[in-house]
Amino acid sequence: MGSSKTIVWFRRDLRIEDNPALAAAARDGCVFPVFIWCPKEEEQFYPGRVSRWWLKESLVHLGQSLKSLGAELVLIKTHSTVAALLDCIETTGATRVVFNRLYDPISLVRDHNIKEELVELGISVQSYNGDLLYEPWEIYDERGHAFTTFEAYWDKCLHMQMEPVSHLPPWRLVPAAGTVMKSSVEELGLEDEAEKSSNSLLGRGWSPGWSNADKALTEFAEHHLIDYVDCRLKVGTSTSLLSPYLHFGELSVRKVFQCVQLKQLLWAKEENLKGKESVTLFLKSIGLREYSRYLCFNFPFTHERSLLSNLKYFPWNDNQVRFKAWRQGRTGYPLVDAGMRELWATGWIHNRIRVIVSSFAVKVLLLPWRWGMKYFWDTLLDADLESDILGWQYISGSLPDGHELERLDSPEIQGSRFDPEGEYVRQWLPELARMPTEWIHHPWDATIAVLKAAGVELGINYPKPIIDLDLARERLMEAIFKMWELEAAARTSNTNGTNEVVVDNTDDSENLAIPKVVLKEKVTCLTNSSNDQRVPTNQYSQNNPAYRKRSKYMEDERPQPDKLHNDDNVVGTSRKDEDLSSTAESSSAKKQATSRCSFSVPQYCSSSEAKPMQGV
DNA sequence: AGTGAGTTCTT
DNA sequence: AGAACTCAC
Repeated sequence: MGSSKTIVWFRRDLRIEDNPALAAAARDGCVFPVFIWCPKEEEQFYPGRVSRWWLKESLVHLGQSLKSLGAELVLIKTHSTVAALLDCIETTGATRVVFNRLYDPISLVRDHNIKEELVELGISVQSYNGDLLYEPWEIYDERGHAFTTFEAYWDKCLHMQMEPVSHLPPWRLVPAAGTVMKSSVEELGLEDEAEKSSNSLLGRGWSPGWSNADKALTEFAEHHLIDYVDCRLKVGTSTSLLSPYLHFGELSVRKVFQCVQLKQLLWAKEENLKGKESVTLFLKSIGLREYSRYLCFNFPFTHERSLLSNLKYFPWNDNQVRFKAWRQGRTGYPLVDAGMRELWATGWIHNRIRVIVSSFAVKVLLLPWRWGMKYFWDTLLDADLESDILGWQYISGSLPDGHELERLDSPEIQGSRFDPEGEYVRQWLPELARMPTEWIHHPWDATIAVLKAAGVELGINYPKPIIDLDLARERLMEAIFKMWELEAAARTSNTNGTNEVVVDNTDDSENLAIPKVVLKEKVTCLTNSSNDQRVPTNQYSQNNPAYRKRSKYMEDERPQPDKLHNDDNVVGTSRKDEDLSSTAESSSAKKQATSRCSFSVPQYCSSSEAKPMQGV
């Protein structure tokens, strides 16, 4: 063992086992483990109440583990992470900083800048992969481009060689001495007094912390993994429940993968068909988590713009009354309302419900998907920026392999499929508890007598549908036509040299935008390889033959640019690569014509909002 | 063999 | 919601 001193900068890797940064530091000498809480640098993605509760619990847990290994976890609250790191370096005389990499759009930029500043001061900085099976830059197609469909991506991953992981935790840590302005876990302010009472219930159902994560994994693999295929059929059932642990890195995804693979081998030998299917499906959801990081890394604008540029001109309905009704579970569609109330009360909902309620927000209410995504971020116990970005892009028609933009699922039909007995609805909407199963997912069709017998008065104790579904369908198509019109107009005006057609003054994406320069450097910073940024062909582009096949609303109905502007030969301009092929200079003009979507999410105060329902 | 109804799948 | 599939005639 050497005598070097290393700062181990913990972030979302709150575990001892299979923690490459911690292991590297411990191998070489003395360690100084630190967790730095800097709300300012979280920007608009400051974690919500339940997520912060989890973090707090997990930090206490990690602190105890590190202590038993001989080193103290130093907690620091600061306005500048880099300043805090420099304090640590100064007081300990450390020459090195190590951490495990993160891939969300905020951290990518922040970590890059911090690394650069430290290196400039002569400090050795090393980052490791503690979050993924494969680094995003290891997986490209045969042309060297980033995948934009999941199946091809995951297929490639599954055929890659994975290096074996050592699960041996460091058995002893040699602490580096030093005094900094440290805080107690309370002083970090992860939980204020008003939040404590709401949070106290969380501890009954969840046990954060890396060793609890291990137990949860074992329990899942031994007893529930085999039934994983069934959990997608009904919304009342639970899934692996590992997502919050994975978010904060209390569980190593490599360990999960290996543990599940072991079962896979066993069941393959036994020719256990259900087991094999379950494993495939579970690994696929692990793959989606990987893919979410992959997309964020390769297309780091996806938290503010859709991957396909089709939604750029979509006329969102920035209606705050509707947004509030959705949040509070008062849309009049029982399955949606039940889901939103479970989310509100517990911070966790089944993936299927996530798809249903988010589709409803986007396709029926025409709310900007970023509003919904922000609300999920604020309320989910397992809130995870990358996964939520992927999920919302998937349902809003922004991915080549996601739901189509014009697809609008009926909550009534979804309800009869995934909650056939109505148990889930009854659990979360007590006002409908006595409703007969036949009408539970569409009480508006029930006769007055049936409603009366069930004690339901539509519009009084349970809302009427916020909008009729057929009308919603019409509105959605109108919006799509409008989008095409604006897109066509923008295209003709652009080739004309004017950019005045669609200017959205409500667009504050300026604040979120990641400078192109940083993007380029970010890659070299992490990998020393160059990265070809590409955006896939617009699914809704007139030039995409696949779209012609898929859409029934084509040909004559879609506005033709050359018809709108007949003295110009503008047809055939491909929109491919538009978003990133432009240089920083020319993109400023394009930015003006960004989106019809209001990017600022309206303020809502969760504590002042009437809580529809208490407790679990 | 061809058709239509029912089932299952979808990141 | 819609495509792809199965199965019974």
